[in-house]
Amino acid sequence: MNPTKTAGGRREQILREAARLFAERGFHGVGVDEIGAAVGISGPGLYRHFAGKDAMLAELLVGISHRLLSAGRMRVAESDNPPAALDALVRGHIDFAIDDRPLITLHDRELDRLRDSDRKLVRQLQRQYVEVWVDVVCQVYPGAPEVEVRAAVHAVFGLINSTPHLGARSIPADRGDMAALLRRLALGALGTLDDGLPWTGPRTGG
Amino acid sequence: MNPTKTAGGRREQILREAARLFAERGFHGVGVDEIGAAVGISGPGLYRHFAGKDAMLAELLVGISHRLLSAGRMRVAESDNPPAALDALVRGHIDFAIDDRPLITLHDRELDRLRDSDRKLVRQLQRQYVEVWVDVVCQVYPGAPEVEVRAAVHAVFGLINSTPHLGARSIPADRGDMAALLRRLALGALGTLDDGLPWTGPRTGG
DNA sequence: CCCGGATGTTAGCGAGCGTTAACGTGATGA
DNA sequence: TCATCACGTTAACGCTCGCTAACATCCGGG
Repeated sequence: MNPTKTAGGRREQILREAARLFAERGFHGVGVDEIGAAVGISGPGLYRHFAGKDAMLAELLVGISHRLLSAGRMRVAESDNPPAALDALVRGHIDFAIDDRPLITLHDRELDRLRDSDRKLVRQLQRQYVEVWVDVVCQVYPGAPEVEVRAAVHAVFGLINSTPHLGARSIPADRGDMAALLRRLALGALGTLDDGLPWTGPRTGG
Repeated sequence: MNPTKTAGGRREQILREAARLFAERGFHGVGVDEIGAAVGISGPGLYRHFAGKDAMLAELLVGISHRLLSAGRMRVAESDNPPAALDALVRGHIDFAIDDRPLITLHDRELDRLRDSDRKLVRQLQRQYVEVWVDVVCQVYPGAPEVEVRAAVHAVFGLINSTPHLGARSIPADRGDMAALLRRLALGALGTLDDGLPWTGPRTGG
């Protein structure tokens, strides 16, 4: 009655293991036999679920880009004011970086291995996600030039995405501690965009 | 009289192009023929200068790790006090990230493609470089727990190293503007480690 | 003039890779 | 009972890639 449950579960399992392996050793550094072995089947068996190795990477990157963008938009829409929206964006991106480390790694590392059409789509989604951030940051710090805001947003992504590179000795034991630290660091960096005229409330018709 | 000039120049040229190509398409994504073509010779001709493709990557990563560490130590030694040392470290790392983008990219992306001995060496040099930063930051913000400082240092590396990912639309036109912005962001992030007792001068005996 | 080293070249080998072909097997349902 | 379908298997093909072998060229010094 529910054949998609097993099939979908298998697909998701393959994607999860493929993401981990790609992040560890790079797209070209992982063979289909290894991906198959990671889910208990052998190499060519994967072709019952995906058109090829490229298709797995494409589905991973398109999926994460979509989720980042839609989650970001939702968080902004649910916030009452720009500072709250910025804080929500920061928290959301941190959750993503901590909970989906392999995907975050792939997201800014293996983009160039995609077919042209897929790469264009992913880039477009990424650009829209950056735009969500830039809009919010420009509202919170209206005095900052947009080009600076754009570079600062990328820099904060780099800051938050540094999580996957950490060895065990550098990670605070508690997940919440790490998230709180990253939030402080990110907001501290963005705070330097303040030129003395940060957001002080809604413009009441001026 | 100076045969090393031509030979050394050739080696350096090969390393520079290899670094660029590895950073663009990944170590496994670049063939020796492409590297050769980039310097005007063809594939196997490279083996007159390097033992193999692996040797090029190893020399690149060991070299950058050495330079980062020694430059960092020198800057700290030349500074009068911890805050000045921290600022010098930040500025030095930013210069590196802007001027040697491909190497910075390789440095935290292709480490796992090295032979065991080379990888151990690079990791050791990286660890020592982190230690230089951690020592200085702990002096500037004595109230911060070391594990937080360590994670914060990695995060600041991620922030500064975000430069290579930027497209043309996101980069301030002037190199100095970009460096100044990154410095502000980095110091702003680290400033959140302040718990009310930042560095106020040398401890004068107790 | 010729030796020898530095620096290229092209041809080709051997291994590994992604992919396809052909086949097996167990559950499902008319 | 038997056709069908989902899901695997193994064998093998074709291609790419790193690397070696064998050979060419230039060039400085006795």
